[in-house]
Amino acid sequence: MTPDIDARPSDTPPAPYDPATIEPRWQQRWAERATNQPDMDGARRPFYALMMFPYPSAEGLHVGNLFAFTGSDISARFHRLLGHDVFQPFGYDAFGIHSENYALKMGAHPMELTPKNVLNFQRQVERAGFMVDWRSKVDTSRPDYYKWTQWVFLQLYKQGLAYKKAAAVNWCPTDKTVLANEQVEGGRCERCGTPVEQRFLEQWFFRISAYAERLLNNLDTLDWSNITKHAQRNWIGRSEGAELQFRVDGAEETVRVFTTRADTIYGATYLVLAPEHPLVDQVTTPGQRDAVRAYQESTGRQDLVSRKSVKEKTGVFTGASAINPATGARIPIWIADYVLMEYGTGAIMAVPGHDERDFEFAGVFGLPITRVVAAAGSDASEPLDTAFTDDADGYLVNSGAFDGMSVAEAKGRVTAWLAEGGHGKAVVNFRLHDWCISRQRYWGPPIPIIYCDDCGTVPVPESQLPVELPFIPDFKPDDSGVSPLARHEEWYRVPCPTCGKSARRETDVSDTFLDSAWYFLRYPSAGHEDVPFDGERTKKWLPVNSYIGGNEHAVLHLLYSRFVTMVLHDGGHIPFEEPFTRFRAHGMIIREGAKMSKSKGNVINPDSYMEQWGADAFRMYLMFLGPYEEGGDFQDKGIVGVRRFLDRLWATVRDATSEGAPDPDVMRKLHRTIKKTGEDSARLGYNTAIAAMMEYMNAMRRGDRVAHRDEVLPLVQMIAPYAPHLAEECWETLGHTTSVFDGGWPTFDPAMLVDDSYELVVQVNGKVRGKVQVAMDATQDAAVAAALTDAGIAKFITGEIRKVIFVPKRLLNLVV
RNA sequence: GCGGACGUGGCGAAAUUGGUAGACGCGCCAGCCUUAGGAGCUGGUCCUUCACGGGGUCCCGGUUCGAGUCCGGGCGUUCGCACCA
Repeated sequence: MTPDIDARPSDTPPAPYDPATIEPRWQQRWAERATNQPDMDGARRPFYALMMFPYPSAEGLHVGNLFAFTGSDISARFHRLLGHDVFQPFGYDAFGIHSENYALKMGAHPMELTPKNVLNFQRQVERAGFMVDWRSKVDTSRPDYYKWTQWVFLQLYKQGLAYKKAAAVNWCPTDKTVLANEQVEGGRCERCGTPVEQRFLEQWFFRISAYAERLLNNLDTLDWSNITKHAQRNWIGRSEGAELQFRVDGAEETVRVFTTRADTIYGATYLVLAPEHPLVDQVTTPGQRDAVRAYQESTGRQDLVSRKSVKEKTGVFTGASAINPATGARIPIWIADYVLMEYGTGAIMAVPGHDERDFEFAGVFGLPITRVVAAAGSDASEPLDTAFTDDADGYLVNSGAFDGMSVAEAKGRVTAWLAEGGHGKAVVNFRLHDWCISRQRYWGPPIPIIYCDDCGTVPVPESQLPVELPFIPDFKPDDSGVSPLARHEEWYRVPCPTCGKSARRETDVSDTFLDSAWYFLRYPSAGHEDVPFDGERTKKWLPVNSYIGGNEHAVLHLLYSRFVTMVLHDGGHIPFEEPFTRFRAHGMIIREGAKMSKSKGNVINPDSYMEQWGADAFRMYLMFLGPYEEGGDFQDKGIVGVRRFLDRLWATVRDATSEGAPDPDVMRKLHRTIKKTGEDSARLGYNTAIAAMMEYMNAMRRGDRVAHRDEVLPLVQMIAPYAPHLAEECWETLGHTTSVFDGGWPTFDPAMLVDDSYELVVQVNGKVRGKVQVAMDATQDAAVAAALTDAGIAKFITGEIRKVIFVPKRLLNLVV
C-alpha cells in the first residue's frame, strides 16, 4: 500500500514514512519473489557471505547480535548490488551448555525449549530484514545436522586424530563437566566463573597439536583482522628452543627438559620436575619419599586457579641429583608446582641467574646462583641481585669455550654442541594442546563410539548414524564424572557393530565447538540427506568469501574450524584447507558509556526500538554510531538523527521532479559520494559511508530546492544495503517494478570528480592565512601570484619570501 | 609481567602519502512556522578576544616549511596471553 501522496499538500512538513506498513510488506515480497535466494547450482558469480550463527537464548536477540548481523548483511547486500550471486544463510548453534543451563534454570527441557527459542530468533531476524536464504537454515541440535557432526568425529577417528586418554582435565564443579583449555580463563570456568578443579578422567581428544605449525603458517595467507591473527598466534604459542637431557646421577634415568635458553646451560644449577612428572617416584630417595609424596598431594588438591597463579615459590628436594652435561657438575633435582606438566616436557633446567622464577626459587631454598650472561660493557664479576634475562645484548661468561659469544649466536652453537654429545636436540614447542571434546553433559551429539569387551573401541558405522540423543527427563548433570546418559542402560546397551555381542555406547557428548566447527560446510548443502556436504555445491560456494563475527571467538571457534577444515581436506573430502578467505571482527556495543548487562538493567531491547523507529532506522543507527570494527556507544537519543535522514529521503523521493536537468554541482557531489560510499562499504567503513550519504542529502536539499529524480535515484541505490525496506519503497515510487537489489550499484564517472579550479590553502610560516581560488593546473608561480593579490594574505608577508612550498591541489606555504 | 590497540569539542565520532583539526550526527542556542509541540524548516555552536589576533588533538621533548598523524620518554584506558621454561 503506497501512502496517499496527493493527500499531503506540498507546503506541509514532509510526512514521515511508516515503517510499520512498508517493512512487513517488503519482507513479504522478498519471500514471494524469492529475492534472497540465489541459484545454488547455476550461480555465475557465487559469493558466500557468512555471519557467525548465534546460540538461540530464551531472551531473544541481543543488540550485539543485531549489530553483528547488520554489518554482515550490508556487506552481503553490497556485493549483491555489485553483481554477485550472494548466498547468505542463517542458523542456530542450538546444542551446548548455554542452552542446557538455561533449560535447567527454567525447569524446562532443552528438547522442548530450544525449538521455541529458535522460532523467536527467526521472527526477530526476519523483522530486521536480513537478506537471508531461509532454505538453508541449520540447527545443530537436530538429528539431520548432528548426524554429520558425528560423521566428522568419525573422519577424525579414521585419520588417527581422535584418541582417548586419561588425563588431568579441567573440571568445572558448577557446570559439572570437563572444559577445554580454551574455555578456562584465568583458572576459572569462562561460563560461570567457578574455579576449575583438576580431575583425572578418560576423555576424547582431537590431535590439533599435530596441526600447530600449519595453523600458524597459514595465517600469513589469510585476509583476516590483525587482532584475530595475533590472538591465534599467541594461542598457538610457537617457541623455538632445545630439548636437553640430564642423566640422573647413579641411575639409568634421564630427565628431558625444554628450554629456550640453551645458551645458559653452564648456569643450570638444579633441575625441577612438575609434581606429577612420571620420573618423580623413580628418582626420589627413600629419605625424601614422605616429603615428596606430601607435596604431590597438596599440589593435586589445588584448584587450577591457585595452581597457575603466581605466588610464593614452594617445592621439595627429591634427594636425587643429575649431571649438567656442560659442566659435569652434580646438580640437585627438585619438584615444584611452578613447573607445569602440560607444557614442554614437564621438567626444566633451572638457571636462577637468568630466569626470574628460578631466581626466586633459588632464593627461597638457598640454591646456587651463577652468572653466565653479562650485558656488554658491564662487570661480569658483580653478583646478581636480580635475574638478568635480557637476551638481546648479552654475551656469555663462565661458559667455557663459549665465553664472549652473543646470546643469539650461543643459543644455536650450544645446542649443536650438546646434540653432538648426545645430550639433546633443537626442538620447536607449542603452547597449543590437544582439544578435549568429551563433555559429561546431555545436550550435545553423543560421541559415536561403542565399547565392546571383545573388540575394544569400535566406531559406530557411518550407516548407523545418527546416534540419536534420546529424550530423557533426568538430564541434569551430577558430580559423578559421567554424563546423564550413563544412567540409561536401555540407551547405552547396544550390540557391538563388529561381533554382535552386548556392548556399551560412549555416554559422553561432544563439545559444542565441534558443532560449529563445520556448519559453514553444511549451509550450501542443507537439506541433502545422504551427504554432509555436496561436492559440487561445496566447490561452487566455498571457501567462505566473507565471514564476520565477534573476536571473542578468535581462538576457539575460528581455530577449531580451521583445524576441522584441514582435516577434511587431508581426508580428501574438500578441495581447500582454509575455510574463511576473509574474516573481519566487529566491535562491541556499549550503551551511554557503560557495558550492557542484565544486572544493570540497561540492556537494549531490539524489538522495542524496531517498533518505535523501524528496522531500517535501527539498523542504520547501529552502523552509524561508530566504526564497525571497533564498536561504539549506543546513545538513546542518537537514533532520531538517522530517522530524520530517512524521513528526508522519503520526502525527497516523493517530491522529486523529472523536469529540467539535474544541477551540475549536485551531480559532481553525487559522483564523489558514489565513490566514497562504495569504497567505505567495501571496507566495512559503514559510519563514514552513512555520513557521506547524509552530506549528499544536505547538498541536494540545500535551501528549499526540490531534488531532481536523477539526483536522488542513485542515493536510493546506495542506501539499499543499509535501509533495504525504505530503499525498495523509494525505488518503486520512482517507477521500478523489480527489486532495487537487481538494479545494481551506481557507477561514478571519474571525469565528474575533477573540478576546473580549487581552493588553495595559503600558509605563511606554516600558519593558515587565507584561501585563494586557482586553476586545477596552476603552477607554483601562478599560485604565489594569486596568493599575493589577496590582501588578507599579503599583509603577513613582511619581508622577502625565503622559501616556497607548493603542494598542488592542497596548499601553498610561504616562508618569510 | 609480556604483547597488541587506543587517547581529538558537552556527547558519539571524522580527518589519503605528514598539508585548512572537529566532516556527519546527537545535544544546545537563536529565528521561522504553528492553537500547541518531545513535529518540521533555516542559521549558529572548540576556547579566548569588541575586533585584529592568539591558543587548541592526554603530558614532556624531538624531526619538519608544516605533526592529531612520524620518532623518544611518561601518564591513562582497553584487549589478548600469563609461573609457558
